[in-house]
Amino acid sequence: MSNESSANPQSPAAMRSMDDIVALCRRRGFIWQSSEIYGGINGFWDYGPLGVELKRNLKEAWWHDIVRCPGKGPDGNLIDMVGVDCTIIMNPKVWEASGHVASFADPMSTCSKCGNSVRADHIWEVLSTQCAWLDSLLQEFEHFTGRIDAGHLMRWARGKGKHKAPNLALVRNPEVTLTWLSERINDQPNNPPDMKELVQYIATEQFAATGLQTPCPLCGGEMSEARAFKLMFESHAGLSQTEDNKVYLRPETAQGIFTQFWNVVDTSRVKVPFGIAQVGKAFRNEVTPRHYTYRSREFEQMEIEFFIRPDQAAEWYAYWRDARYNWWKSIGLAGDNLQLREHDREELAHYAKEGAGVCDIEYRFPFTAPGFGELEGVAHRADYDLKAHATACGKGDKLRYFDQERNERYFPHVIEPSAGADRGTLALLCEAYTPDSNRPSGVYMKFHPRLAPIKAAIFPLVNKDGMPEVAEKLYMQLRQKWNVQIDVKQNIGKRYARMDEAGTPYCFTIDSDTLNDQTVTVRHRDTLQQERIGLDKVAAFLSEKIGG
RNA sequence: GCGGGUGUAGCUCAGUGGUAGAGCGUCACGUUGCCAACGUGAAUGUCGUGAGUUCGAAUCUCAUCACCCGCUCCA
Repeated sequence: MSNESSANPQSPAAMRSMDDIVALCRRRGFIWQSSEIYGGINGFWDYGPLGVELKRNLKEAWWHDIVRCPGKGPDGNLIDMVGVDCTIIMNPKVWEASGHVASFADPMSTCSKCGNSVRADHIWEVLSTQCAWLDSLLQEFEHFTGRIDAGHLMRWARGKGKHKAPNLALVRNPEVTLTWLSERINDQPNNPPDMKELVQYIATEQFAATGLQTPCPLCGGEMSEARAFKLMFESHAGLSQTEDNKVYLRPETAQGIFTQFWNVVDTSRVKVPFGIAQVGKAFRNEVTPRHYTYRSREFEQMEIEFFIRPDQAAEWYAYWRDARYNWWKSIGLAGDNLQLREHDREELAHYAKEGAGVCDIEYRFPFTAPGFGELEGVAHRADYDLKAHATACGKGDKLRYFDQERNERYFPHVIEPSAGADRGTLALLCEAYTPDSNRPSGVYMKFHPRLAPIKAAIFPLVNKDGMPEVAEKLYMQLRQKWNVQIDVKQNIGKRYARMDEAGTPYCFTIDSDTLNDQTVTVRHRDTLQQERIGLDKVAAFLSEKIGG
C-alpha cells in the first residue's frame, strides 16, 4: 500500500490511505499482527488495548440494539429476540447437513505450466466461455463442416497458437499430438470426437503415459488432477488423531443457532416471528487472506436468525434489510461510504435462489475504493437449514414448528442478517480516520461517542497545586460507568494530541479556576472548542452525550 | 496457488563489504498556566528469519516468512 499513498499524495484516496490507517492502528494499539515477534502468521490479527475496547463497544451496541431493545417489526409488534452462545466445535454431522463439508472442499485444478488454478467443476465452462486461445482456434473452423482437418490445426498451431496458447501440446509438438488424434479418428470412424474430446486431444502430448489431458484456459498447459482445498479448519476431539474423531472449527456461527432452534422454542416461550442472536468466532481457511483484517482466517460474526412464517418472508426481509442498514448508519458509518446492494438472482447462494432476496450492506474501504466491501449480508435462507438438520438427524417432519394460533405445522423460514465484527471494526477505524493539518497530531479519530474506546480523559492542567487530587477524584467517579483515562504527565497539548489519535470525544481539564469556582473545561475533539461546566455536572454531561 | 514489490529502533528513514545511526515518539527528573513547548538524562535493534560466499555481511547469493499490489478464491 505504500505505492498507493506515495503514487498520488494529492488524491482523496491518499488522504485516507490504508497505510496511514494501519500505521495509526499499530502505533496507538488498535490492531497488531498475531504472534508478531515470530514474524506473524498470515490471516490472523490481534486487538490491542484500544482495539479491544472499540470492538467490544461495537459488539455491545449490536447486542443492546438487537437482543435487549430490538424495536417493533413490520407487524407493529415488539420484536422477540433471544441470544445463545454455542461452541466453535460441533458434531461433524452438522457440517455435513449444512452442506459445508461438500461445498467447502471445492476440488481445484492447477496448470502445471503457468500455475493458474481453476475450480475443477468450472473448467469446461471457463474453457467454453472465457478462453481466448480456444476462441481463436474455433474461428479457424468458422466454416466447420464436421470434418477434422489436420492441416488447419497445424497451421493454427504454427501461427496464432504460438502466441495465444504457448503451452498447448498441439503448439509445442503438433506432429505427435495430431498422430494421437488421427489414430483416434481412424480407429472409430463412425464415432468422431466431440468438441470436448477434441480439445483434450490437442492438449495431450504423451497420450500413452498420461491419458487425455485438460488444457489450461490461459496458456494451454496441462491441468493437474483436481485436488480438494480444505476451507474448514480441522482438528481432532480426543487423543488419537483418526478420521473417526475428526472435527471442524465452525466456518459460521449460524449452524449453532439452527441446531438449538428446538431447545429455544421449548424453553423460551418465543413464538414465530422471533429471532435468535449470537456473537462468536468463526474460522475459514481462506485461500488468500488480504486487506488487513478484512479477510482473516479467524474472525468474529454477529448473526441473527430470524424465524418467520413462510408467507411473510418478503416483508421481514425488507424490514431487516432496512433496519440493519440504518443501524450501521446510526453508529457512524453514514454518508457515501455506506451502501445497500441487492444481489442479482445469478449470484445467489444455493439456499436462496427462490427466496425473497439477498443483499449486502457494504462499506467503501480505502482498499476497495472506488468499490465497496461487504460488512453484513442479509439473506432469506428459506427453510433450508432447519429442514436439512431435521432430515439429517432422522426426525424429519416431526421437528416442524407448531403454530398454535393458526393450528398448523411448518418449518419456519429464516431471514439471516449476518455481520462481521472485525469488518465492522475496520470500517469504524477507516471512517473515523480524519487528517487535520491544523492540529498537532495531524490526524484524529472521529469515532461516534458510543463506539469510542475511551469516552473521556481527565487532565490536571499542571501536576501541582491540588489539581491532581481533584482530577483523581473525578476519575474515580467517572470510571464506574465509562472507560475514562487520567493523565497527569507532560504538557496539556501533548495529552490532547494523544487523545485525538485515540478518538476520545471529550477531555475534562482541571485548572486553577476549578479550585475556586468548581468548574472544569470540556474540550471537544471534533471542534477543538472548549466550554466550562460545573465539576458536579460532568457525569450528567457524559450521560447526555454518550448514554449509560 | 501464480506474478510483481517491500522488509534496519514504536514511527519516518540514512547506512552498498570493515565499530548499527538520526529525527520524532516513549520513559525518568526538573519545569509547566489550554493544544505534540523547554532543559537534562535514560531505555529500546534476532538489520524479518535461516543458510551460503567472505578474514569480515544490514550490504552479495539462495531459500523461507510476513506485508502491499495485480490475478485467483470469497460456500
